[in-house]
Amino acid sequence: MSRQRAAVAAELAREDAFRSAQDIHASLRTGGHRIGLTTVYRALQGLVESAEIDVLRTDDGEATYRACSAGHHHHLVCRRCGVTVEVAGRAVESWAERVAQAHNFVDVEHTVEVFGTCRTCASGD
Amino acid sequence: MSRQRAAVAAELAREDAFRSAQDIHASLRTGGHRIGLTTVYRALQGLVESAEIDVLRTDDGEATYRACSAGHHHHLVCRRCGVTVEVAGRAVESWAERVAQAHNFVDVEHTVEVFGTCRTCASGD
DNA sequence: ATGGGAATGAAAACGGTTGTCGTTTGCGTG
DNA sequence: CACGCAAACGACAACCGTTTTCATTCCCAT
Repeated sequence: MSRQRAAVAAELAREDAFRSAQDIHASLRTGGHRIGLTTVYRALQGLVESAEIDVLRTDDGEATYRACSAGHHHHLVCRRCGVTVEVAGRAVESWAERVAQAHNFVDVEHTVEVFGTCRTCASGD
Repeated sequence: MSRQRAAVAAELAREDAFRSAQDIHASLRTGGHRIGLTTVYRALQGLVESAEIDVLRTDDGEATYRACSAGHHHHLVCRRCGVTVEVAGRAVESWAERVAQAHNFVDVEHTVEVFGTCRTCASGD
């Protein structure tokens, strides 16, 4: 792994939240790193492909990234501060499977995201 | 509702699938309608706001739209032809609620999409 | 008919993302 | 310690879906 890609991964590891490419780029720059936006995008692409991070599209189409543990899981995301918790959902997995079968769909995948306002953001209102 | 907006709604009603704004625009034009892309976007915005249609972001950030029945529901989407089935998921609703509560998140929403290949597309392989 | 506000759409602006291409870096080899 | 080569880098331009602008057209109550 190149130094730049490591820097991107490290920056993502600093915080359990979904962050945009541009945000990450700005943070790295502010932190003294000399890195181009293009490189950040490339690093993120690579990290996504190697399943080291997860991507999530915001409502306005911007891609956001988060360092994630391996394996299938979902996210509980604070719509205010972006902080996330990884959650498992055996119930959801089997539900999706059942629904797909009932309609003769094969090769099934699913995306599940739960949005809310975290304790901290809610109290600091 | 203006004539153009009605045309967009009608075009969406023709097919139970998520379709992009540009796709809808092209179909309308091909069908003899004289309508601008801007107007299609505006009509879609309006229909989304009045909850007459659902929006879904594709993996590459493009917005797609579908005529939908009112009320909370999810979709089973064919990744090949885009056809969708509306599905309910009481199990998912309560699961999301439980997960959020467990982590002290409030004001909870969730998105669930199930992707697969529909019978027709799978057999016509 | 007529005045005015809403709707329309061509074209330009926008913003995130990706492609281009010349330069730099890292590293194994002679 | 050069040398050379391939991969990585990054400034910049191109892309593309979407939104804004603004001049024109349409609709309708008066």
